[in-house]
Amino acid sequence: MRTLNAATVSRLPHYYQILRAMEQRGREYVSSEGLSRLLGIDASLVRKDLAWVATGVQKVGYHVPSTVTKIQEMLGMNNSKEAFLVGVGSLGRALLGYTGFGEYGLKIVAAFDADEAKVGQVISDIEILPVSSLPALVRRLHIKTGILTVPYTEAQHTADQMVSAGIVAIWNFAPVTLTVPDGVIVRNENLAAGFALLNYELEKKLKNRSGR
Amino acid sequence: MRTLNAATVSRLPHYYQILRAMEQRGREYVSSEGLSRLLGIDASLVRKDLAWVATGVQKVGYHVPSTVTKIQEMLGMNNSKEAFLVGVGSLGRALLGYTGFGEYGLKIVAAFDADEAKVGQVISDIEILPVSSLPALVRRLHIKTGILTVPYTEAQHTADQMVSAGIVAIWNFAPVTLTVPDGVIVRNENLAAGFALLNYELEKKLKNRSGR
DNA sequence: TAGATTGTTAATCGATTAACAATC
DNA sequence: TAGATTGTTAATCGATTAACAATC
Repeated sequence: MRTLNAATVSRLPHYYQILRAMEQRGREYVSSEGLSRLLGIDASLVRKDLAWVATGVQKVGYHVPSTVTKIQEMLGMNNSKEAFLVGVGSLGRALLGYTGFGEYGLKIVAAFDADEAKVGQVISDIEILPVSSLPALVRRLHIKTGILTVPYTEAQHTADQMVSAGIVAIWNFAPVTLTVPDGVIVRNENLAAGFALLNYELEKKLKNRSGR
Repeated sequence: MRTLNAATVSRLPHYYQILRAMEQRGREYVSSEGLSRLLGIDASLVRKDLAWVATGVQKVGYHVPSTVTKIQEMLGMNNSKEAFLVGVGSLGRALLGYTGFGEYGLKIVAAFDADEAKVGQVISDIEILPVSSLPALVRRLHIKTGILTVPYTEAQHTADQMVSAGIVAIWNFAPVTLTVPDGVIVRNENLAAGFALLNYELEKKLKNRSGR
């Protein structure tokens, strides 16, 4: 099976967003050059990326509505994915409250926490359950995707529990490299690292200005 | 000035987290090989990364506490950065509630929204102010960093306002490529893209299993 | 000393950019 | 037709990995 690379996949939601906006405005076609300008990447790269999901029309460009549909299929945005979230700290709570995932096919159906005091609370219409009930529910509901937002000290341990219950895709927000069996997919997200990067650039800039 | 690359900077918070945990357990030294295993990256790369922030000791490894301190300095984690957040939708609200940024030197001091109904509300001890008051406050408090969590249709417009008021670093959560003057730093964060990537891998895996 | 580990150079790999023939 | 735009190959760039001399 041809497999597109991670860089391309991570740009697809971006294409999607732009093409969707165009579609709504009734635009029918767009050239790689046009997308290039909006995305800030080379037109060659746009053509290479879109070659995976669409066939362009010479002299005209890419057909907006069908490209949108194809990206949706490609990313599995249609068949909604039910997921469990584990760890209702400030970040977990934040993600529970975020409504933007729905469009990408992500539906958080339950949240879990080890803290007795949190169990029973309801956040954004989702009741918090004890982690002890996680394995049974994963099996019963055939959940495949888990969002991991526990403190990093608990991350590996919690991931082990998720995996042994049958979860095969983990969206990991703890700043830890998880060790998982072959075949289990892990995607690491690190908000703090994102900020660190911005801040580093800023400090560099300010230093340059003041010094010499 | 020597400048370390973005890939290295984005790994530094990860090193930091691990080294901090070691420091707390009283560990004095760690080898590149040891870090390599924990991070899941090559030991060569660890040595190259750490060459920017520390000097290793032959036969012994890297001194944990001093490396921690050096990373903190490098990322500007000490001198706390005050920032404004603009756009109190579900994501903005989520970030306001997240307490994990403090350690990385990020302090959100005020939040803004265009929606009259939201103005005056208090979220996580931060009062929501009208966007119209943003420019004056940026100037008065000398704010340099802005977190942009408005709908993507408003993103460019809002960014323009921020920049003209004096903000020079934008942490952009809207899935849009912002056009900003030279010298303004933009860091794009796209949570949906992160999920899309995980989901793509999962779909691929499930398809492989069932198909053929 | 012998062995372990760093720091760095060279080789490899993968992704982006440039160039251009094909063609509608 | 002439011009614009795709799809693709080749060139470039940057980051990771491998190898190894230096050395504590």
